[in-house]
Amino acid sequence: MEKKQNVSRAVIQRLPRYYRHLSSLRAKGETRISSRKLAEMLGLTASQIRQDFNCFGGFGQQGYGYSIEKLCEGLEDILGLKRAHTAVLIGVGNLGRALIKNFSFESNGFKLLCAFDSDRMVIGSGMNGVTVRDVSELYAYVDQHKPDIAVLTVPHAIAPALARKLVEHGVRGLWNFTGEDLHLENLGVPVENVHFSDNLMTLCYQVNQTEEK
Amino acid sequence: MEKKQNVSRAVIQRLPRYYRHLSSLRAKGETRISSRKLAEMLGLTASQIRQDFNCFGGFGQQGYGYSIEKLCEGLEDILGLKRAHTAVLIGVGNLGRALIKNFSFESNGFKLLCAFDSDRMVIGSGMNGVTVRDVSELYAYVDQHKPDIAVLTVPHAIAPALARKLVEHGVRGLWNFTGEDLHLENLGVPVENVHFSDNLMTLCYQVNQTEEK
DNA sequence: TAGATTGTTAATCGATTAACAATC
DNA sequence: TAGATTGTTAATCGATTAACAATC
Repeated sequence: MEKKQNVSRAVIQRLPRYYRHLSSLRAKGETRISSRKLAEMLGLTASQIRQDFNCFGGFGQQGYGYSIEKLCEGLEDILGLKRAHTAVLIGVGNLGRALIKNFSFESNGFKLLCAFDSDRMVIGSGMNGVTVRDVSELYAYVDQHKPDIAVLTVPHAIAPALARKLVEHGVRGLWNFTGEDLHLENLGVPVENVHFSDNLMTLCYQVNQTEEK
Repeated sequence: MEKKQNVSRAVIQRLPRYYRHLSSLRAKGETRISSRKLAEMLGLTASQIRQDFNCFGGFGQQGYGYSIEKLCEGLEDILGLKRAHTAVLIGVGNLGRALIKNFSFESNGFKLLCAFDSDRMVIGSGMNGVTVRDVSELYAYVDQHKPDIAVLTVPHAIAPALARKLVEHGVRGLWNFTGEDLHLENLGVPVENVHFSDNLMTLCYQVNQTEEK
């Protein structure tokens, strides 16, 4: 199925959005769609969509369009959503809790094995089938269960050291909510840094721009 | 101070990161930095940094570099971080609470006026100086206090209708955590959509890629 | 002055869009 | 077959990088 070797980050970042919209069409019972229609839905050009899909081989059929089912399965395969990767979460504050309770790791390719915290009040508790363990057991647990990724929802000050140690213990990806800029790409470990701050500042800029018009 | 009219989104999205790093240098008492040094810190090219800064006029001095103080103030001005914009937050679940308790709106250009929810258990409570009001008072409050932006931490199903109504009532920007894709740019209202899902899927893809090597 | 480093123009690179032949 | 729509190549556009004169 995979065709091109080096798919650009620009393309990759559009894939989840395609998948989201196509899944919802699938759920509605739709079976086919043209690049033109999809482009309208997403505010992109049909050309771009065809280029993007063709990075991964032919999903479409000339004169007909794309099979939504095929496309969804293709995207699931490309993104690796059905490979049952595993995750642990570190830091059960409000944000950690929000993710555990409200976020579906399952539908994004991961099983959340358990969470870790240092606060006696939350250790031992469980929510949504996820147990909170003592952070002192973290590395032993990682050694034994080899989770693919770690979700960091700890205070930003401890993030760099924690990240480094997790990678030493074999973690292969980080989803970083700490606000700290983590870069371990040189170690071959992808990191997605979620920067609420950056995001809000960008909004702030845009709001100011509308003001000046 | 502002020079170019149309600064590209690519540039804008780098500004918060510059600001973050420069602020921390400022806090450490550093006074000057060259584009080369900053580029090393951030993993960018010196050329790009000079191009970016020059979108907004000359912050630097030939043969010397950039004054960190000047640069920070310049970025604060460009991003509009010191204009005391106002915000309301709607949906005091775990995520809403996480933002209220742990996120510094102040240092990102906004004052969080208050929050809204429909749950009797949280209405009337306060945290971090932010009171939770009954969502039935929302539009009256917005009419009266004219917050610049609204933070949406409600279930995704109610997001589109809520967004539309908020805009009708004069809200000028949305920070959207609902997972729903909101696009009100045609109404001149900027939206920052935070898609946890997209982010995690992108990570999933990258982790898979490392696997295949 | 000599060395350093910016501001800015030109060159390169990559991503998006347009066009159209292939084909269902 | 005729109409539609893909897959793919070529053209355009925009963003990044390189180069270097200006100047502190």
